[in-house]
Amino acid sequence: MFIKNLPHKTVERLSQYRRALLMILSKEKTHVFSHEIAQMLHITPVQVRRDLMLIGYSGNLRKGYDIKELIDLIGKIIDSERGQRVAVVGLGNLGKAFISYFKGKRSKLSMIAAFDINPEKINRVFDGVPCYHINQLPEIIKQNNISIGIITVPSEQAPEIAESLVLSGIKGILNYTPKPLNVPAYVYLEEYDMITSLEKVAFFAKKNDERFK
Amino acid sequence: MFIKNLPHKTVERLSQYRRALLMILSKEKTHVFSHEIAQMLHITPVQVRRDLMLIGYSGNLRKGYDIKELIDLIGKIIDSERGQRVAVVGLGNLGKAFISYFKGKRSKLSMIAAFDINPEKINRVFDGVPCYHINQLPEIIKQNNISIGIITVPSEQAPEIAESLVLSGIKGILNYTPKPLNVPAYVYLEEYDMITSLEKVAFFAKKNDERFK
DNA sequence: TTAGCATTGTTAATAAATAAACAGTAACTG
DNA sequence: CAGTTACTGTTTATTTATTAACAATGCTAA
Ligand SMILES: NC(=O)c1ccc[n+]([C@@H]2O[C@H](COP(=O)([O-])OP(=O)(O)OC[C@H]3O[C@@H](n4cnc5c(N)ncnc54)[C@H](O)[C@@H]3O)[C@@H](O)[C@H]2O)c1
Ligand SMILES: NC(=O)c1ccc[n+]([C@@H]2O[C@H](COP(=O)([O-])OP(=O)(O)OC[C@H]3O[C@@H](n4cnc5c(N)ncnc54)[C@H](O)[C@@H]3O)[C@@H](O)[C@H]2O)c1
Repeated sequence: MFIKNLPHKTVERLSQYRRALLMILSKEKTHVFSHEIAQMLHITPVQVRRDLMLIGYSGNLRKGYDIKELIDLIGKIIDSERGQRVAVVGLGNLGKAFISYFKGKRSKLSMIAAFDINPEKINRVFDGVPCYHINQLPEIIKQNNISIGIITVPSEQAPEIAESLVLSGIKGILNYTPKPLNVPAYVYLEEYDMITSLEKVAFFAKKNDERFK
Repeated sequence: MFIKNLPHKTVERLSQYRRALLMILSKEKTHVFSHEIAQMLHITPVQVRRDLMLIGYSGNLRKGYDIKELIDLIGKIIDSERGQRVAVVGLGNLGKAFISYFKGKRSKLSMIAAFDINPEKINRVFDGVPCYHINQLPEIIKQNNISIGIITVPSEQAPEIAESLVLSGIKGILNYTPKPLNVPAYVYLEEYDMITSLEKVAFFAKKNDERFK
């Protein structure tokens, strides 16, 4: 299914809705109201209904939204029909945290490979994911048609890893190192930094504190 | 220093500017242009100048911005003068990744304590941070005037940890578990999920692919 | 059977974020 | 020393995101 120009933020929230819905999915509870979803994500019910409107989903006036149906619909919209394959580069704390957290969670995204340079990690399987030597990256990426790369190597290494991923035909990169990367426009790049999150919390906690005291 | 109603996004970018600036800070290079900062963060130079205008910083017309001065000013604005203390709850993959990444990076935020339930971790020091039994949380938090908590325990445990943090007087929480939390309005809550980031990359990579092919 | 209620879906209004436009200025150039 | 260049700083316009407003629906219960 394809919907023209879904807002950036809506895409993000759809992912969050699905995560929350999967969490409350059970035999007993089959439906959910917009205000229930809203409460879980700390947003307004209107926002939820608006997003669902954008993807053309209609709920039941008295019962709310069918959880299972909605999960499926979100999948049809944000997942790729044929599935996408993912690799993690750098099997340290963060790479491992990602893999074990991700395990078994999404059927349309498959974690195919990890890469590292440490001999103790290479040719072993971590949480179902085989780890290869970094030199094999281009080969494995191409062979398995991997289209997304996650970078969790020491930051000095990040630019060369990114370049190698791009040359191997990757379509999207999720960069966890603080090193700024440059990739061509056809590669989607997303970055995240824990310290920025922490500093945001610190700033607004401080501000709140002044406001509420 | 206090600036009224700094936009949310600007606060986030100020943290990113500082990170980028710290990275390029050196004896040789003392100044930087808005377009250089912009390039590192994949935003426009106008955006950078606008943010700097909001915090009242003026650069040099020909040389650009004084890196050191700007780093200091950002600190004056987003850091708390007296500093803020931070604790990590759950010393697993993610908690460790956070602590070792954070180590030595920010002078105004001090990582004071970790908490866990695993006897092998308790009463040991990880990367300079002592780990205590979870039962000691209220005591340690209060004694050390810790105002920010990072939650990296298994998700089922998250709500009780959050409650305990709030009761101990915490002012801000950074939640890495996928469990929705409820905290009073005076506690600032920030959440992050790697899978949402990955799904965003997957979605836009797919979209890009259609657009560029 | 009809008034009241809780909910959805949609449009309209508002607010926030980004980008464009451009004036000002100091250094350099011929 | 007039013109050109490459920036900054600020205002204005545009785009994007959120919130408010409210009509429509169908169940409940008086
Ligand atoms: N963005 C964030 O929020 C965040 C948080 C924590 C860490 N980090 C950063 O993420 C990166 C990883 O952090 P970590 O705690 O997992 O570190 P880590 O040291 O535990 O893991 C790094 C891994 O990369 C491997 N490696 C080194 N060079 C390599 C190469 N050339 N090719 C492939 N693998 C290589 C190492 O063997 C190791 O297994 C670091 O750059 C760190 O600064 C970012
Ligand atoms: N948001 C994200 O992007 C993301 C990514 C990875 C993992 N996660 C989540 O973060 C959490 C931690 O992930 P991880 O990979 O570090 O897991 P982990 O199992 O490596 O670490 C969890 C730690 O918490 C400790 N613990 C368990 N119960 C506790 C309690 N009651 N009090 C204190 N400590 C307790 C365990 O002993 C362990 O050390 C999990 O909930 C996981 O689902 C989130």
